[in-house]
Amino acid sequence: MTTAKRDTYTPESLLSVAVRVFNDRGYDGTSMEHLSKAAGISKSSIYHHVSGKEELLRRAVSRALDGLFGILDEEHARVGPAAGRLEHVVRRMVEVLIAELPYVTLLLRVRGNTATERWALERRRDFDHRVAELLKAAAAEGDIRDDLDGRLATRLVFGMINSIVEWYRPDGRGAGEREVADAVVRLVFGGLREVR
Amino acid sequence: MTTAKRDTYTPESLLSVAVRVFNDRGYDGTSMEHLSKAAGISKSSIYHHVSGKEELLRRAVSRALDGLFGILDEEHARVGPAAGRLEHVVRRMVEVLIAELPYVTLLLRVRGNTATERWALERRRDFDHRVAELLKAAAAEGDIRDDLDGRLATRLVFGMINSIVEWYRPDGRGAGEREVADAVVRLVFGGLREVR
DNA sequence: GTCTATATTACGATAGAC
DNA sequence: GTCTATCGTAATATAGAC
Repeated sequence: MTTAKRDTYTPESLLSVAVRVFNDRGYDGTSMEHLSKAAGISKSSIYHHVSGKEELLRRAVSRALDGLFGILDEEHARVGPAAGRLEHVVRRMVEVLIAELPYVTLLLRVRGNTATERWALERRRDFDHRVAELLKAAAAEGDIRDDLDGRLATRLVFGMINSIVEWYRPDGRGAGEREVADAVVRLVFGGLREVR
Repeated sequence: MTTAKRDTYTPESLLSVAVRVFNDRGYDGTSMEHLSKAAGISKSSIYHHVSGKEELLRRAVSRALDGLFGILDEEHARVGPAAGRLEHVVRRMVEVLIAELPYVTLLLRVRGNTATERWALERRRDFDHRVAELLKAAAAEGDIRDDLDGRLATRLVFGMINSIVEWYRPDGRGAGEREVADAVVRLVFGGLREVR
C-alpha cells in the first residue's frame, strides 16, 4: 500500500486526500483551495475529476455506510441468539470503523446543512434502529439486564463505539484494532467494575 | 419561535442564540448573516455587542469548561476511595453536560482551526487527563477489572458520556437527566450483561 | 442600539489555453 | 489532466446615519 499515486488522480485517490483534509479541518472549514494545496493540483484540476466538494462528501459517506450495513448481512449477525448477534455486531462495528476510519469519521461528523448530509444522517438512523432492534431482542431473550432502557442503552453504546474515531490512529503506538475491539466488548457487556 | 427576549441584547443573551445556531449548522457552517437572522438584529448590531464570531465561540466553550473543571473541585471528587470519586465524576459529568448542554455540545465539536479552538482542545485534554488519573488510582486500589487498559477505558467512557450531546433534548419526552445519569453509571461500571 | 450601505476578502465554480 | 485567469456570490467586518 505504498504506491506513490501521483501520476494522475482518479476520483478514488483524490477522495482519500480530500477526506483527510475534511477530517482535519471539518467539511465546512475546508475550501477547494485547501483541497488543491493538499492534493498538489489546482482547484480547476479537481473539478476535472469530481463535480465539486459535495460529490467528494457523498462518495466518502457512502463508503462508510456500505461498510456498516455490510455487517448486518454477515451470517453471525443473522443467526443464533440475539445477545450473540449483538456482540458480533458491536465487535464488527469497531473493526469496520477502524478499517474505514477516515470515511466513518467524516460520516459521524456530518451536520445536515446540505441534501447529501441529510441523506447520510437518515441512513445512519436506519442503521441505529437495526441495532436497537437487536438489543431489544436480546433483552426479550433475558440476556440483557432489565434495569436499562433499550433505546438509551443503544445510544450510549453507539456513543462509545463512535467516539473511537476521535482518538484512534493506526500508527502502531497506541492500542491495535483487536485490543480496542476486545476492550469495547468487555466494557459494553461487563462494565468497568471488578467482580469479586 | 421568532422573538422572545427582545428588548436589547447583552453579550450573554446573544450568546445563547448564537450557540444554538452554531450547534445546528456547525461553527464553520454558520455565517454572521445566519446569526443576525436568528437573533432578529442586523449583522452590524451583533458587532456592537461582541467583537466577532470567535468571541462568541470563546465565551461558549469557556462556560462549558468551567462547568467540567468545577466537578473536580467538589468534595466527593476529592475525598474517599478512588472508585467512589470516579463514580461521582462520571455522574456529575453527565449532569453538567445536560445542564450546560448547548455549551458543552459546542465544546465537543471544536476542530482546532483557530487559536480559540486549539485552546479549547488543550483544556479538554487537561480535563481528560485528570479523570484518567482517577481511573488509574481506582485500578491501583483493586476496584477496576485488570483486563482493561486504563487509557483506553477512559477514552471509551468519555466517548459514551460525551455522545449524550448528540441526542439528549430537554423536552420531557425522552429520558430525564437523572435517568440518563443512572444509565451511564450502570453501564460504565456494570455493563449490559444480565448477571445470573 | 440598531440600522443601511459598503469595503474587502474568500469561496465555489467555470473558461479556455496548452 | 493540468494550468492560469476570472466570474459571481457570499463571507467577515466597518462606516456613518439615526
